[in-house]
Amino acid sequence: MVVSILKEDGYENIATAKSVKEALKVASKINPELAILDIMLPDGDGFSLMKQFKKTKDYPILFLTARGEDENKFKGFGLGADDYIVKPFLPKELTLRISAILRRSYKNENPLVKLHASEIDFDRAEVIKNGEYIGLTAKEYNLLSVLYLNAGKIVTIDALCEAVWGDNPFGYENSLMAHIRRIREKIV
Amino acid sequence: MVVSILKEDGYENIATAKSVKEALKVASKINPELAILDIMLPDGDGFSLMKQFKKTKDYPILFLTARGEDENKFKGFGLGADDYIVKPFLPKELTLRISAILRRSYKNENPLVKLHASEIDFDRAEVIKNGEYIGLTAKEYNLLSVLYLNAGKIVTIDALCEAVWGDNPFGYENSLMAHIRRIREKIV
DNA sequence: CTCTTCCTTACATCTACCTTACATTTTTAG
DNA sequence: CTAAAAATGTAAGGTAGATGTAAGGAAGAG
Repeated sequence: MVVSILKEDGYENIATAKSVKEALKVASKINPELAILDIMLPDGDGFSLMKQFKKTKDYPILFLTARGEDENKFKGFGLGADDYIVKPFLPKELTLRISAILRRSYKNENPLVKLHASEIDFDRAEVIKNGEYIGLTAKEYNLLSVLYLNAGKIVTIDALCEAVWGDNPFGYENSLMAHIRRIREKIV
Repeated sequence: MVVSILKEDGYENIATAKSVKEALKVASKINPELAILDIMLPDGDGFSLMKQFKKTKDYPILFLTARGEDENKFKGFGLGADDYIVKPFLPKELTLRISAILRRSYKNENPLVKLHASEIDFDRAEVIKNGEYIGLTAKEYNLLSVLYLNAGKIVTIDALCEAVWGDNPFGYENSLMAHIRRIREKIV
């Protein structure tokens, strides 16, 4: 049931297991990014399974629990679970929680913006060209950010001046061009 | 009974004892990381046993107690126990408490942060350079922590002042630079 | 052709970052 | 409690690199 919900939501690498033993075997093979565990299992319980999991790699874990079963335990102990969901639940609820967990757990990626000749790392204010790291200055960074946020749209000179110099953004048109020149030097 | 719960939860080095005398003998041999003690023992009580234990090494201790027995004692006195659990209890409850205690007591992963010329030990607020241990002052430690947590990202002066001086973080820009200077002196 | 817009170049200026030296406050030791 | 030591804060410059300016060129429209 859970599997079909996940498939419909677009997840593709799904593995299942019917027991603690099987789960450990499967997990060691596929290096999962997220585990969904039932608390009640034929040969053990989800908690101890979680602990075994966390020994090898710290991926997020979502628990399924029947109403009343151990709900209060969850609230009391932090215990390392990332979330739990009480059966019965709506498909949407499951997928929402999963995407929330994944977002929380793997948000530490820093999406490099790929250009023709280079990439931009906004977090570090660097452009990477031919493996070389070139720092951006403050104004350059501001400018590029504004341009990136408006990618594909028309951005007037006035709007750029406004964005970079804020109050009293007049008379900087030449400056702006100078900065754009320098940015271009770095990114192409 | 307790042993089987623990085994199922993945704990492997378990030793048991049926009396104070035996417990002391066993403990001296295996150098335990955690002790689970009954309060009532044939040749003494758990409290004095705990005291003996703590003489040699300070490992955490979990007490088993029958309902009503000494519950109030526990609440009144801190007395060094890390937790207690009232019989009868669910297997899950025991394992949850144990993992909580262990997490609390042995969260000592202390990864030295390696820099070019030195390493930083945040737990001890020390930097290690050429085998020499150089202490960090409070402010230096705060600053370095914030910088480390944001490693690779841009951290503005304002953000740093905010982090170090909290409320009213204004006018410390010079101070900040002085601290940074001193940190650099220590770590490069 | 002239005008306009976009762009480049070369250079002038300025400011953010950094250092130094010292003042003040807090902590420690006697 | 007092004195010494350590930590923290302040102020006054120096400087490289960031930013701003101005003069002008190329290309397209009219």
